[in-house]
Amino acid sequence: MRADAQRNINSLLLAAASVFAKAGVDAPIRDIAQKAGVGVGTVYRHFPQRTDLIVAVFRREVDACADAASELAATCLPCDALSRWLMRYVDFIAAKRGLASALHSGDPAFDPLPAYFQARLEPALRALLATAVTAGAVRDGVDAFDLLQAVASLCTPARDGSTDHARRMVDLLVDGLRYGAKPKV
Amino acid sequence: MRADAQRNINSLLLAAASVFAKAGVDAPIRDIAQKAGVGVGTVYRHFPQRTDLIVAVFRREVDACADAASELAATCLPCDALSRWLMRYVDFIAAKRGLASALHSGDPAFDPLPAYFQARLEPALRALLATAVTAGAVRDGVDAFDLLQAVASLCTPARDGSTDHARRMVDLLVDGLRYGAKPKV
DNA sequence: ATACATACGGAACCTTGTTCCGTTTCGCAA
DNA sequence: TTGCGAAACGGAACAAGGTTCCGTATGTAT
Repeated sequence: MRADAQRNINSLLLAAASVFAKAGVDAPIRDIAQKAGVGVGTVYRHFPQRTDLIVAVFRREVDACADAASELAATCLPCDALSRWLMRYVDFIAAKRGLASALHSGDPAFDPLPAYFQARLEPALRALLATAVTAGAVRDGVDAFDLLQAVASLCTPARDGSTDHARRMVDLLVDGLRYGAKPKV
Repeated sequence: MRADAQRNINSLLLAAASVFAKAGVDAPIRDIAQKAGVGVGTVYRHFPQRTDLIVAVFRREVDACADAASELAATCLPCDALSRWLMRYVDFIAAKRGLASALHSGDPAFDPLPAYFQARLEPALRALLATAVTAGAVRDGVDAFDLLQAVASLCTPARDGSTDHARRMVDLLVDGLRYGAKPKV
């Protein structure tokens, strides 16, 4: 692949993420192309359909969120890493409200996304949980996927952009995890 | 209101219902106008926004479903009326799958619909239930709204148009209602 | 240095919602 | 019955956004 193509794909994903965040996933392609400093033809060369671009942005952000897990695991105490990552996940969910409605729009282009979502995020969280459990910081027996669903549910009440409520609830959840922990002797 | 206007509104609602059923609620206005034998200008005279037409169609169909309750009550035995109406309701829900996604599209034009839905259908079902209860055909203590929700949930698995599964489940539900009945002595 | 495949840009096209306005029709009153 | 004004009609024209096309520019391999 030519270097300029690679560069443009990257600019497009960056620009699209920013425009989607500001104007929702219904934002005009032309706006995104302009923000990326690129012609619409280039957009369609790399993303034949509008939905392809949306899906690509989504996947990239899921990746970023999943990757944050290993970074946090490498730099924080187990329980800190877990709680920080969940906050990161809260931000991710909150930012993707517009995308959630796209998911339920019935367009089959979005069908594979939930599976990708789970495939990337569940192992990430599972690893954080496992580390925290072996460190004796949180209890055992909590399913990673359940936790992801629960946090996502906690985020839904916040119609506006505020994640304060969700963050408080997630804090509570993490305290709950700590509750039954078996501290290392 | 002029007679021709009344006629056209009616044709439009009929045409829209038919087109929506065949092509979904995203069908072009022009198609509907043509099917109604009317110009687009006329559509916009009566329904200033596309969503207004969708909402009107929806309300009319909710009305039809609700009205069916009193008709059935007048012509059937209490328990028959109840079970037939629930089947009618299954058909209604199944036909409105496209509309369901419109409801969750975030467009505020659809916000008042769920309330209308409940306002028309819950009393209708409540009356059927009450009659069946006093006739000793079904048990007491079942909430009409709960039942509406339950039946709607039972319809969701059927992605395709088939309502067979939902109908079987609703039959089961009605049998459940009969189970604890106190037959008149 | 050259050639050519690849990628780029953006004008043009198509579809679809919406507006506008000249024309037609209805319903009432003389 | 006829005439008139308001109401309604039809559809061309506009706006906006997705998608296509193709002449031009650019990277890369020889």
